[in-house]
Amino acid sequence: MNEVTMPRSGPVAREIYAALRQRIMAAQLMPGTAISEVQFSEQLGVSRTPVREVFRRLADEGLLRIVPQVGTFVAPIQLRAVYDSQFVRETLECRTIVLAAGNMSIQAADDLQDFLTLQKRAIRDNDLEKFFDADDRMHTYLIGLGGYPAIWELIQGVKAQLDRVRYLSLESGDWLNRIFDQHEMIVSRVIEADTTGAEAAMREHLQSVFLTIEKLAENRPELFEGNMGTSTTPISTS
Amino acid sequence: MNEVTMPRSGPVAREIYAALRQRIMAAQLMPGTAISEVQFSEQLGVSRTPVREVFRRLADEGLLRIVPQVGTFVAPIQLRAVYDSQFVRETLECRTIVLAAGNMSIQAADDLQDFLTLQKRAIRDNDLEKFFDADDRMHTYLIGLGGYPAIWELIQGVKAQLDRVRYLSLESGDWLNRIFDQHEMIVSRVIEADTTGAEAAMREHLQSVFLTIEKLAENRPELFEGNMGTSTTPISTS
DNA sequence: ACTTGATTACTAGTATGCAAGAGGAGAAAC
DNA sequence: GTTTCTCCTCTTGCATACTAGTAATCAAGT
Repeated sequence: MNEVTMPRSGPVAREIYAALRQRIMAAQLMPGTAISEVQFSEQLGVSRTPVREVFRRLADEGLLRIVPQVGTFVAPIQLRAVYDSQFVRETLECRTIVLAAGNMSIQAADDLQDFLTLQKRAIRDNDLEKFFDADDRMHTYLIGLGGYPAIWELIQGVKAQLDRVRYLSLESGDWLNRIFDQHEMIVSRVIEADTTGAEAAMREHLQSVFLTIEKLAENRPELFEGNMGTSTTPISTS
Repeated sequence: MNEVTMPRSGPVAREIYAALRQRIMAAQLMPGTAISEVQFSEQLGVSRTPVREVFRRLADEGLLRIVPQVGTFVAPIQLRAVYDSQFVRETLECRTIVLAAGNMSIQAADDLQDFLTLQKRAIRDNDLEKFFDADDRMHTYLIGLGGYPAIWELIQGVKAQLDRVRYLSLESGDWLNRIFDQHEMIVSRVIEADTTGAEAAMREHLQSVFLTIEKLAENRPELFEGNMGTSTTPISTS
């Protein structure tokens, strides 16, 4: 899932990148965990070079923090960066959803319904991965409808921060149902070509992550880095 | 001038990155130019490693195109990517300007006036670099006023495509004056806390690059890559 | 017991060597 | 003259060796 734009390098770096990124986002590697180039190289049976390349890229995305001569660490969750990411995503997706609502077709309406069906099944099977995947696919599709499909790549980069929060908060079935209802609302309004309604629904949907963030910040404060002040770390920019 | 967020790597890579990026954006290295890691290494007196790292990063930004076992080339201007970049920038800056207009203070108003003064001087001196610099600084400041200063880093990455067009089109004094007028309009409306007016002014301002693009596409078609279809290259993502 | 200092074991940054593949130049065959 | 095949050069991808700097540990001195 979360098939982000792959680096153009060799297939070795590609795999490492996808795998490590997933492990970080799914919080198998907790924020603050120290990793190292040699450790990872040996573990994967490759040399430092491709690993190093992947580290650099993930550091650019804000998922790793490289401290020269000291080590590389899974970035702590910075509230500031998370809120920045949410802002970017909301701004871009609310704009594209307006365009999408003005670009509807029978085919598109059917496709959107299919995405909803997939999500409902994922919830029924209690398959978080599958739900996230279907979620992503639907957002991708909606952005494509807006006429700027490449925007998704940028959002993917920014979204990593948000996804990590979602994974860590272990969203429950109830929560997934709420998200699904929001998706249903968005889709219905987009299909009706209700631009302002669709935008409002998308905004509410994307802002619902705030609750998740607050809950997580309360229950697992050790995962966060305090300063909400001037953000010294980039917000991602895949 | 366009001090983009620096990579966290060693100072060697930092310098190379800044220098090469500037040379590409200022079109000293024309789109399509073939460069190579060894050529650049020897020219700069360093090894391939840091050069290679910089190449990767610039490829991620969409300014270079790396073809394995063949070579690395300054990316041609892709209309699709340019329009995508413009869309992202317009969407984000139009949203932040609304927030900025709601966050005004006496100090901020004075600062904005200072930026305008700087720009007027740059035009008087016919100093394109200085004007671009003051332009950037003002946009940065406005985004900061909106409360999400880190957004600028993302825009910086996206903006590279647009800046390259601006450099290549050799904007004249007349053109600079038009941009200045737009800036004046934006500032006055922001100071008046006229949110919708400021947003409209910003939108018009950021859309004026379309004229520049069309002119360049007409006069220098060899710099472009035809396909407006599915964009196979990322839109930048600093 | 505590502080201070040197040593040691790590880290990432850089340099370099090797492998694999793409592409052009030139010679040979027709 | 044209085509085709071979070889040679150049490219990036990957592996490895070396440098420099950090930090923790442990011993010595107080």
